[in-house]
Amino acid sequence: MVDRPDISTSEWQVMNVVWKQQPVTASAIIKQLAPTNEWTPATVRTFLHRLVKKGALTFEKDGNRYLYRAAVTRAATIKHASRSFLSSVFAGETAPLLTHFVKSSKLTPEQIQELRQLLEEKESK
Amino acid sequence: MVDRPDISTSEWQVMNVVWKQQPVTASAIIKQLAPTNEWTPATVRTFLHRLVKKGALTFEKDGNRYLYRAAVTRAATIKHASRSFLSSVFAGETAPLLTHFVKSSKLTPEQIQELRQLLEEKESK
DNA sequence: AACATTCAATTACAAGTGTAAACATAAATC
DNA sequence: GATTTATGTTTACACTTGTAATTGAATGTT
Repeated sequence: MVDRPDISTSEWQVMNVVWKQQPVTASAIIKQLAPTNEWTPATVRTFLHRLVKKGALTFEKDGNRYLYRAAVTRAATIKHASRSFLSSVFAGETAPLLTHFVKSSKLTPEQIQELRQLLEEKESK
Repeated sequence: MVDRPDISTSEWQVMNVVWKQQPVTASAIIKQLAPTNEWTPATVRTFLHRLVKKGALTFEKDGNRYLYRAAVTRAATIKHASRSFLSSVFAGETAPLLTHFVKSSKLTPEQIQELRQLLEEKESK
């Protein structure tokens, strides 16, 4: 494959549902996304088509409907998206990003602990 | 379509230069960005125009040239962009994002220390 | 003053995106 | 079997983005 085609913000919503529930039908996805986004079913189907075309989803026939599955892992896709985001917004500097998010996020004590743990490991390594 | 016009990845590069060096002329920006991006001067100028139109930059005449200044702060713009990114990619969950970046980033001991410090404060607060 | 250079403004155009209607086809129902 | 319904396919259209050329205006140069 050439360069990974980017996934648009709307498409991300679709992907997030697929990753959680695959294999999943279009109507199940529509049921979850259409109301909150005020999308018509046709709109969601457009996203599904485009994602298949981009190689982010695959499908398998199941009677008259399709069962969609992710063709790329969530982890890899996140990594890719994060890199793009980072390189434009923070010019690749991770630390300021982390500082920013640590400052501006609400975190539970457990989450804070986990992060501290991670940093500690990172430091001692 | 959207109320707040987003800043595109190319435009971010321009904004990053302006924030660092404002007030700054188009040619100064071109000098810095054109080579690395293989942009012609006209391309960079297009971005400048669009950013002015979007309300992200202002300018002031200085002889035959313009002096550009940011009309929005870097912090506010980053906040906005981060929120969009988060809400699409991580569905608004900050903690997984932080985990991801802490795991996947190269950080200097100083940076690690700073982050641990921040987390400690957050926890005790 | 005429010409060259330097900016900015206008115009261009293809690919991607948000948004969806129209069309086709297969399945379910009457 | 004919009609409604569900689902997927094709087409549409305006806006954004990447990428730039062309045009116009101001400034500098000879």
